[in-house]
Amino acid sequence: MYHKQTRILVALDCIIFGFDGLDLKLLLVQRGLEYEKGKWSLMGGFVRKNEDFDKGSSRILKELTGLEGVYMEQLFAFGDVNRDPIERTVSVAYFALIDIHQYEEQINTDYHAEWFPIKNTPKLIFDHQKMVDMAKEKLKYKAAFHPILFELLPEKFTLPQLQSLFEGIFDSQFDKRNFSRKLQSTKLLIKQKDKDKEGSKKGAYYYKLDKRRYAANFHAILNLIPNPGNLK
Amino acid sequence: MYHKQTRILVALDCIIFGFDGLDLKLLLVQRGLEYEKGKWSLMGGFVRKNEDFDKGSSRILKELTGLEGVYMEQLFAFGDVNRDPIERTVSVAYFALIDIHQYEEQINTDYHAEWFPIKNTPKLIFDHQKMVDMAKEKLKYKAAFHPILFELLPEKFTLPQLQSLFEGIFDSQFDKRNFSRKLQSTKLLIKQKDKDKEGSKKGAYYYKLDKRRYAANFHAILNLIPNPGNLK
DNA sequence: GCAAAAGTGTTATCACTACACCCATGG
DNA sequence: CCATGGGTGTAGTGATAACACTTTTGC
Repeated sequence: MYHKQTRILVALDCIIFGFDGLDLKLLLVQRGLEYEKGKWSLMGGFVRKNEDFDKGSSRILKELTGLEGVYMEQLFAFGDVNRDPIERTVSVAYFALIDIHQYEEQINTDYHAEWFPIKNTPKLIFDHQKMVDMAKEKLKYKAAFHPILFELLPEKFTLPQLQSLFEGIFDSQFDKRNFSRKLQSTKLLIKQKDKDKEGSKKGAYYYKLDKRRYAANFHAILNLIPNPGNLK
Repeated sequence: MYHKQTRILVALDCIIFGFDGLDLKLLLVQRGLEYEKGKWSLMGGFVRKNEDFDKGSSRILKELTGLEGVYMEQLFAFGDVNRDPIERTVSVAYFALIDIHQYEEQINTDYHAEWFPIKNTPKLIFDHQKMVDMAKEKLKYKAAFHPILFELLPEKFTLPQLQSLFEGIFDSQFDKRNFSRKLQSTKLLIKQKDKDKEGSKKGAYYYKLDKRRYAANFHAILNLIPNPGNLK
């Protein structure tokens, strides 16, 4: 034992991004604990005695969404003294990427949770807005160079869907010809024979991820958006 | 107060990188605490009761090096249950970038600290090697797109020094003509009239950072190395 | 005068961007 | 038949990478 040192509460908070084929959204819950009860917040919980961070964040995500095997990544550790007014609590934030339609099948209704369009979220407790902002930045940065956004898509998706996802994240419009060429050149996409007819009369071809190549290239540096130099 | 929750020790560990004009180095200390006493480790300490993470990591860095105002950035929070065999301790790791010659003037000799070439470091306690590896990766990644390596250099430096720094970080050789052109094209460098005659007979011109532009471009995405797509 | 390191230009290739028209279909 | 969104090709431009010789000077 280390004596005379301060032991501190350690929370895990999850920024859960979802995509429904049209818009990027954020999954929020209404806080159940006493203070600020009923206010919107990120899904979170305390690190347990014998729980690694990764285990803990997956547990918390599963409690809310029922989902396992979802992409999660550590965002940042927030340690300001007064970030939680009840008692000093440091928080390790994770972000998760989810295909909203898959989530709908597995949702846990014990919590009052709701998807909010990323551009129109309610006021959040504590420093949660700061966490969300940082997560958006990181996602944007990462998506410019790595094929991470596929984690938000269902198994079959169309190029227009993919493009509207990118456009939502980067808050700008891309030329569809260049976009298509750029994405195809990654060799990560496998064109399907069938089309999605929901979005248009002509119908858009479905694509699937080439999972082998995807795994191999996940950390590779690709150029997925035009003019990356204008990013921030 | 949140009841029935586990409170945990929170440590801050600093990965301190230094550059001496020739090689990239790592500053390590011999552990003073009981267990594993005398073994090499990162400089660290516990988060204090009323101390933010940033304050704490700066405090720890200053205790060892005497330096303030040094570039520091949070790396990652390590939370595995058994990472510290004495008592569960989570650690938030930071990395710092230092010009070694400046450090020499201010060193605190209370600790037994030593610079090790990054490619030849001793065995470290706990998960500190993992932290160092991750920090090297992150530095490499970041240095490919942002002008962060200037934080390792003295006020006046030469192009050959800068190049050997890059080559050390990326563990490869660059063409000096292309390197020079690429770095000059960032407009961050101001050529001085005097030369450094230490490294060669002919002497190499000194450069200084254009601090205004540097601050403005620190988060911009630049292309500072050839073939960034081959990274990782 | 020679060894050792610094400095400098050109060319070919590739990647990127901008741009406009035809296609398929449901109504 | 027409409105809607999906799909495709080209040409000009700019960035990148490959490459070799001259300069300076301490010894």
